Amino acid sequence: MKYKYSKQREYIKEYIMGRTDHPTADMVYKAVKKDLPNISLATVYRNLMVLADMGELNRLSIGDSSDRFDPKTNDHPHFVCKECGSILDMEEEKIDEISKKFSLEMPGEITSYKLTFYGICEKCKASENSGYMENNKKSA
Amino acid sequence: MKYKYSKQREYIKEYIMGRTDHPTADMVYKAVKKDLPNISLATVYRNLMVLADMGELNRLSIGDSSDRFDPKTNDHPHFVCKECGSILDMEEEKIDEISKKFSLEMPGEITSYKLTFYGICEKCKASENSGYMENNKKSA
DNA sequence: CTGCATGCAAATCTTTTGCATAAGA
DNA sequence: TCTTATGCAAAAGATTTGCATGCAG
Repeated sequence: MKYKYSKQREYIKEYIMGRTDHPTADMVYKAVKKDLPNISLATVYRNLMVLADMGELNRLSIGDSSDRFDPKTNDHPHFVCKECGSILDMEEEKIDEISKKFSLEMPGEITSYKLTFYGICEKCKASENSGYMENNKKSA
Repeated sequence: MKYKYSKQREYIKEYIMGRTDHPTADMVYKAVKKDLPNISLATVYRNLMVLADMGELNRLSIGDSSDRFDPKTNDHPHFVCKECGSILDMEEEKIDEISKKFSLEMPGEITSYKLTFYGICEKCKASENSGYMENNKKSA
């Protein structure tokens, strides 16, 4: 729990903090590499874990291959576009609000949650007809 | 989309259908291997994908290392015990009910969701004092 | 027969680790 | 000086894939 300063972590943190697109470790690596050409992917992973441990960011898996990193450290729902792959933050929902909304029997004491919606974002829906393509994935 | 019958798939399907514990591919493999000693893990993965494609099961990632397979094909919330690792199904919630409960702005058209609660199940909470241990993971 | 399915091994991918060296306190 | 951090390469774990052969239609 006793971490000492490192330039690498500084850059990694700063990069993540400036994003809302939930980058993967590799995306962070590629980005930070521009400023610190010698940084290694292992260092990125290690620091991402340290930062998560320090409560500076959250790690999340949305179902696809790699984990994502989010500077928003509170639990909140996400929206994943099946078309362009973008991951959007949604308005925050405190866990007890969710518990209330879901009048489900909770099979235990809840400490956190993950809520992800899948669909087609406005941008993609709009561009579906115009043949425009915004992000990654194939537009079928 | 044209699948022909296979004994392997038959057994895999039957195994999954009889479970509520969301087994991993490897768990399915080990279980089915008792009846079909020559089956390979690759075949299990392939058939799990086929079955998912046929709508016979759902694949889900709860955050930890391996994906899980669920015979319940409709969207429904899950509860994951951080203590024993067990994954429990929760009462079903139709997507539009969720949308209503969350008076969030949906950044697009929603087609499905994943909702997972993390906490400590009743069993573990009860046994925490008695030193009893139910499932896998370490009890800290 | 003809083509999908299987078993096996090798290949991928993502994430973690071991280790010698560098850097922070 | 003592300890944590880094870079590199190797290891690990999960899932996928190539290929020759087997089985269903």
